[in-house]
Amino acid sequence: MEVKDEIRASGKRMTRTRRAVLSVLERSQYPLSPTELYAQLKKHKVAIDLVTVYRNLVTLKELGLVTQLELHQEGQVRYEMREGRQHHHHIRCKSCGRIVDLLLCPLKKLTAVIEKETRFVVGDHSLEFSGWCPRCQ
Amino acid sequence: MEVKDEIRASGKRMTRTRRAVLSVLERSQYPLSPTELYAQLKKHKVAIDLVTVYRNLVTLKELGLVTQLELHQEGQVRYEMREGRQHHHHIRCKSCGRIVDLLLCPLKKLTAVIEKETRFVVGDHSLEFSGWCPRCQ
DNA sequence: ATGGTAAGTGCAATCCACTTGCAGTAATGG
DNA sequence: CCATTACTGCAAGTGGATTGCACTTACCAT
Repeated sequence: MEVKDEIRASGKRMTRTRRAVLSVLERSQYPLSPTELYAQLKKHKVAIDLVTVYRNLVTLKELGLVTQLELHQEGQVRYEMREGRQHHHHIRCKSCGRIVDLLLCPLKKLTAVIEKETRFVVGDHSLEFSGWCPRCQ
Repeated sequence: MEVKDEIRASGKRMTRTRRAVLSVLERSQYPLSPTELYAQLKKHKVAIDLVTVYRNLVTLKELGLVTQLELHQEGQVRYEMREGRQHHHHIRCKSCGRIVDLLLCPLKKLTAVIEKETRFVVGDHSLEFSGWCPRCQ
């Protein structure tokens, strides 16, 4: 199903600003904060309010079209397209802020261990690394 | 070395409020947010300003006496005593907010893999789980 | 194609965690 | 006991994110 249809199917509408937000997220090589996304939109001369960026991100997240993530000690939230991409984590450079995808997630097995140990039912997890990228070492 | 001496050794002072902050942290069974810590202090009739709580936490963190952590999607920071406790992670109940320690950290080996894959030098990591605790299932 | 309706938008105001500036207070070493 | 300077409280400020409300617009039924 196409993105537009997925949005319609939930009673939401495909608006000018929604399209622009999606377009910037699709082009981005790394997860964007609302502010960064807003800056990109401005750069592309899209007339939009920061509030609208926030609200669209909430909606797209609810629809499962984008993923929200919180990097380690950044104090802000980021979003990336979900598309066909599988579950993954990130590492962020403490010096230049560069963010790189990690393709592995070692936590499948661990979840079972935790459920046994704590008797919790495990829902989500957050695993983020920080360090120094090749250029900043 | 005792806590007081560690503080003195770095040119800091052991004040009435600092002692109170440490005392509440020592008694707590789970990591506290600055606001929760402040509430505890008020409950024990300690005269202190929230700002002072924040500043003491920064200092104690710099001295390595407390550890700062960010749980998944909480939008606030928490602190716990470091004492003799070894590196660990947490799981938080999405329903009642209960926080429980996890005793394992599976990431020693993973760090080597990531460093090879990304050429980053890995510094810190953050690994937090959320789910539903036994009472809330 | 068009009009009704409910989703979406922009603007201003607000919230909340956290930080900073500054003048007054108090812990320590000499 | 005094001088130094860390520390504290109060007030104001930041920055990310949310909310209220009136206006706009997508889109479905007709």
